[in-house]
Amino acid sequence: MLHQKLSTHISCGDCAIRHRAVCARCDADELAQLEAVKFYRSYPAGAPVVWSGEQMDFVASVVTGIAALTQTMEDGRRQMVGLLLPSDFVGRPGRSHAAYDVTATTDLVMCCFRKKPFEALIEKTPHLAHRLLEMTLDELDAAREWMLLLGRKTAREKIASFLCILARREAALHMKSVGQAITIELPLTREELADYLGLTLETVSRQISALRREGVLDLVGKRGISVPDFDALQDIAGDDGDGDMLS
Amino acid sequence: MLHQKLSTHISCGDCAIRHRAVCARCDADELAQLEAVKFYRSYPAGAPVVWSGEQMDFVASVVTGIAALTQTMEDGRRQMVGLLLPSDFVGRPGRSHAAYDVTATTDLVMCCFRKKPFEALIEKTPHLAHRLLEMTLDELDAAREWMLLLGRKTAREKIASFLCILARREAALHMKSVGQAITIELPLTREELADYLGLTLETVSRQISALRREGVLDLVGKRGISVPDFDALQDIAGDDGDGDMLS
DNA sequence: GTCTTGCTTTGATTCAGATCAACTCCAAAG
DNA sequence: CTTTGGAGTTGATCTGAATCAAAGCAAGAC
Repeated sequence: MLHQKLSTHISCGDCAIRHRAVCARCDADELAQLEAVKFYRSYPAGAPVVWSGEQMDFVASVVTGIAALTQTMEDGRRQMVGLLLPSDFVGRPGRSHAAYDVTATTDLVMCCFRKKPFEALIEKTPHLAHRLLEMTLDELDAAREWMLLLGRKTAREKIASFLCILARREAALHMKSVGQAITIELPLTREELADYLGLTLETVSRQISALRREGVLDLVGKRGISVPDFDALQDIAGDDGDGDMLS
Repeated sequence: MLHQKLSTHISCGDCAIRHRAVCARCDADELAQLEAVKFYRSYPAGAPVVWSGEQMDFVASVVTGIAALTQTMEDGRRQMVGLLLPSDFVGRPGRSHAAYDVTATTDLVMCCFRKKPFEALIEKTPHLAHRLLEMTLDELDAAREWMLLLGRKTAREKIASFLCILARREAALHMKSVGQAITIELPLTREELADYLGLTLETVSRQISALRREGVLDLVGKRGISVPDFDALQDIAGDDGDGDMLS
């Protein structure tokens, strides 16, 4: 809690994630109730949000920045089990202690709700409960897709799969037409990427270098990556290629 | 749908999974509404329930037996992403097509609900929606625990972890005191186990043999496994050992 | 300016698990 | 009984990724 800062209060109506977060389906009245129990917190890149096992008296939505959920074994082996982007939900209603380490991987702003009143709201407002169910089901699907990646894909396929996801997201955001080069900024260090993909940082670095050598990628500085041919990357990823966006 | 058979109708009040399934919190009235749209299906061991991508006009609870969720890549690599035990829920409200292959790994009986009316019920009955949310959150936690296993554990640890889960379940069911030998029946073939753990069937076989040679396990026939010292197994699994059962 | 320091790349070597290939076991079918 | 076929075990070999070890590089500290 050392580096935590309190931000100014933003009205829900003006919030950038208003239509995608857990509050997406709430009407004006429900929003007002949420607003009454909400507060903002921000964390600088690298700061811990909570440690696994620690008491957690709030749930939250990511407003800006990226947070990572990681599990750690006693001997230090780490596996990232989720990457939280703006509008994603953190915490579990009905549980008092955090199940994972949550860390800010970039500067992070979260919209937090005091847990007790939030749980009460869930009981009363179906809109909130339904949206949370929907988001949880989406996360479950994502987790299961990741299980395929972790259990069965090669290092090369893992890297390509991750870049595909980022590139697809980038393309969707900027409405780029398919076919032209997409440039993405990696939000993770090589080590974090390794923790996400179930690899070592050396293997991550080598595979990225290999893809660059083959012309599948261009590196722009350390963190920037340009993808000249998205389809080629997708082929390497070994996915079905249906790339279906969830409705 | 070739091997599917229709079972006789059971009253929800007499159902073995009544207090743990998605209907757990429903009152008599809500149960009656569910009963109106429910029907049973049974599948023999090995039979497919649905294929990924196929239309799925029902959701269901596993009543007896075990079903597996698997994802398959074009070249045939397979990863099991979930093992469904009695009371577990299959299918996703708000989605018309199956996201995974669902297969009966043992003889299986499912309590199915027609999807449209079930979705309508979710909207109307918070009890149902809340229980489903709770179950989905539990599955998400399980999926994330499995991500750690798939991404970071050794073959030996993977086997031990799986056996620990089975043994813990068995002990809980039979109220065995800690300390005495637990005997479990593997519900999966070596190949299915490999698909679940992200290994090959040969590695599964070798690791089980190794644990037997070391005295950590005793084999009883092909599928039976006796664990004389649960703590030893848990040590090998590399878990935190807190083994907390979710409330 | 040059010294840290954190991140990244690259090289050499090792090793866990995959792959390829027999072979055993057992139960069901003829 | 024999045959057949699915499940499991075991052995020999190969290989992709981990591990161990050095450097390279850029940005901020001094």
